[in-house]
Amino acid sequence: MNTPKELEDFIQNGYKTYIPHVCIDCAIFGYHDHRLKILLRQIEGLHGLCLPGGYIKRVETLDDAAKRIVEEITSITGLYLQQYKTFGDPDRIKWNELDLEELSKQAPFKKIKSSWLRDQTISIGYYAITDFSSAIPQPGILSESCEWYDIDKIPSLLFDHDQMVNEALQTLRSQLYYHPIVEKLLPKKFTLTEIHAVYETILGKRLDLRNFPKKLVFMGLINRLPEKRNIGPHRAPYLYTFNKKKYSRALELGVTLS
Amino acid sequence: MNTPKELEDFIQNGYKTYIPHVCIDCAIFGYHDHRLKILLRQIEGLHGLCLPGGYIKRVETLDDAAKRIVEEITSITGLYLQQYKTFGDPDRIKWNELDLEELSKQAPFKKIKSSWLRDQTISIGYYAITDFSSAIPQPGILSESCEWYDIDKIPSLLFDHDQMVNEALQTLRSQLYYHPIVEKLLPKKFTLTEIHAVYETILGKRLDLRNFPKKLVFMGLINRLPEKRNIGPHRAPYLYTFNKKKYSRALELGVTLS
DNA sequence: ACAAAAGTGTTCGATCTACACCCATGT
DNA sequence: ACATGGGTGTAGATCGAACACTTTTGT
Repeated sequence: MNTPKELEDFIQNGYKTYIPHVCIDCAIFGYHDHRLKILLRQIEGLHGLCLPGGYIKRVETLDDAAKRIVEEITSITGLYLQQYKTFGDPDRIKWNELDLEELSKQAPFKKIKSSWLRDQTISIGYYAITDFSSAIPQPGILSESCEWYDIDKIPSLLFDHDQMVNEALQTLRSQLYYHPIVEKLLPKKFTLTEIHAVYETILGKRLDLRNFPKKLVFMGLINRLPEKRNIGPHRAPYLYTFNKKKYSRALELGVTLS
Repeated sequence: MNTPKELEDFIQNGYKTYIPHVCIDCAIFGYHDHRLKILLRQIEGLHGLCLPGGYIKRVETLDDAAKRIVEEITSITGLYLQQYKTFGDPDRIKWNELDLEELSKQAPFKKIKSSWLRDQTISIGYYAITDFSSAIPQPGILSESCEWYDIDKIPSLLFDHDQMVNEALQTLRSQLYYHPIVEKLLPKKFTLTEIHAVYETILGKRLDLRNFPKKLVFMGLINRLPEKRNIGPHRAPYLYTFNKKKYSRALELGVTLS
């Protein structure tokens, strides 16, 4: 897809493979060692950053499409992707006509002004989170660059992607205890200190060190193993694993009156 | 939109006004006097029922589109409509080719087989609830009929609309205490008995008569008035009103650890 | 006085929050 | 022995669930 020829074909004939007017944009958060980041890309010829996204093939489900799009961009497989909201305000995408003028001077983009890509597009928002130290982004379709940015240093984004990031983060936070979201962020066996840091970092606030493991173990989300890990000159911490089967409480939200 | 000429024009040129490939389908629940219903329509020429829906104008927001679509079909204004999920599996719409054959024999539908309407469509799900005794449905675009059906007597629906109804109902139930959803179902001043019935009916289970008002009043969602209502030969009940401003707790879901 | 519907209070257990000290290990 | 990071328990407040009788009113 990255040769000029393929690009040109995508611009002219992509609508045969992909559904026009609808795309998926993914807020991919990255965690590692107390840091929360997000994956942003720069599109060729546009000045500014936005979320990675792409079109849906006519033969795939939305979830599969989101997965494929993320894979194409980050080469990360097996993410737990969640649809969170669809965005469609008519003014959500404002093309910078100067950029467009510039862009259409380059060979593969010559016909972009009349392309199916130019028509109004509704975007389905997905989010996911992964370990950014093991996920090395590779620029994909139309991307000039694709990199991790600190969550508290995000520049103002193109289109309505600021709003998308906010709503995605809000959803991520609210689902942290009900979906197996953090599973990909830690090794199979991890310590309380490690998972504690994950939760604090994602939620952006401090969590009581003593109540935290109580809650997680009580909910049955993690299990303590008999083993300990050997780490240098200090007390050896216990190891824990996720208890995937216990995450099915997700749907019992909200309604709690007897 | 209901004259044959307008219909024909919609089939052939609708894509100029509306965004193709994306539609909105609305699960409109109706409550009245202990009964929960849902609005279903029959599309001309198709055998089976489905949710009312429509296309999005190129100049309107998704929320506005949902509102307009509902208004066109039910002539009810001012509904509290909520987006809950987007559906887009490639096989979600299976046209019955026999139906289509039949349909295209009628004058306004002659060109339907090659119309923009035939292409794959992704559907954004919205839900709302209203008082079905005051909402008299009027068949709109392409609708043959549009009527209220008891929630526990819904026939199997066309496309993936069974799934849509389930997920909409689930969302409605989970948001009942956080969004001003029930406001349209009761008069401005209502009694505890009335609102109690609303909650029991929508949730589909019994709620303790004594804990129920405690919770609502404690959350500040309703306020008791000094007046009572005079109803025949029994004790006069107090009247209550909604406290709209207190419904902003919606976003604090899920995350409760200190 | 009675029939019909409205209204109210308490107790128990579970959960949430806040808080400070001892433990294990390697040097 | 000490420095470093790991681990734990308890008490008070709050919340949710269960439960039955008294009040009001018109006839």
